[in-house]
Amino acid sequence: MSETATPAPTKVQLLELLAAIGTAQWREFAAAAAQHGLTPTQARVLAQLDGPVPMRGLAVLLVCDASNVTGIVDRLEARELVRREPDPADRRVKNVVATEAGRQVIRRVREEMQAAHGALDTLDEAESATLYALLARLRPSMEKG
Amino acid sequence: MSETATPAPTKVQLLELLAAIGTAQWREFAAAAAQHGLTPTQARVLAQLDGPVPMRGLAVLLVCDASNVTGIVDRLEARELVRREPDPADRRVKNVVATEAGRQVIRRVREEMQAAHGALDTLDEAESATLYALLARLRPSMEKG
DNA sequence: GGCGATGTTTGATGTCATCAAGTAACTCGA
DNA sequence: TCGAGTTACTTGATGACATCAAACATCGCC
Repeated sequence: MSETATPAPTKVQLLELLAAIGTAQWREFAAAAAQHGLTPTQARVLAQLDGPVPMRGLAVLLVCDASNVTGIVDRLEARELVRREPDPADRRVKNVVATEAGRQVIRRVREEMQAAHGALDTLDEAESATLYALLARLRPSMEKG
Repeated sequence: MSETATPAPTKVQLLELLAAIGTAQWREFAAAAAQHGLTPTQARVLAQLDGPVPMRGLAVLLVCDASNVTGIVDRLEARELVRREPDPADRRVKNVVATEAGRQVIRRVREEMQAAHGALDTLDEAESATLYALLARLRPSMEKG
């Protein structure tokens, strides 16, 4: 892997490659979601629902206005993929919980995402570890502008 | 970097890390665009306009319906960031061209994106080359589901 | 000349995003 | 304890994207 044939890429090239992979991955996610009648946003919400999450918490996770979440959850609830439960400790908050149907749907979306990425299987263990380590160094500084 | 402390990541971990970086990058792009009064979509369109591009071509690049492009270009044109020109060879097509103002705006957005990624500067040449090579192997298979 | 394919726009509709405003419930200090 | 300020959620108005169906002009070609 050293003495590589690849010349050092410019910063711009790296950014563009990252962007290309990012948009490709997003499109696949959207496509997988669409196969189950979900918009990307709805799928994203379901993906966050490991346990009960208050509306406000969803707004934080989605980085959007709280009032926006109301509509999104309304639509998910209308399809029985999600339920609003009162919070026992604070009567202001409503916790959103995925129904069994909701859990199934998001599980399938995830499976289809993974299946689509045979490319990852072409990396051996060392390569995976290297890639992961390098990407991990990129992540933190990207969190705040 | 070899004999690394990092254990081999699972496929899922890698996918999630990629997703995290992807959404972080997208948010930064959106933020940079917003600073110039552009929606992410509008900025994306401007970014494609190296030369004249027909409406239909934009729809292909954006992976969306052609009728959608009409509105997006309308709004950009209203702000003089873009111009519609008749195609000399085919009177059906209208080519979209960035105005000088449009070119300036997108150039600044790009600059801010790069500036935001000091993390990339922490990679030395070899690391950059390795990362690029590994990412490049991921890209092609992601293009079609 | 005329028929099918292509490029663009319009109109209807739905989802996502914002902001402003309203209601209910919590918190905390006087 | 009671009232002021904060917080959680919803509603309503508005705008940008996204789709589809349909209309229109133009092109390509037999």
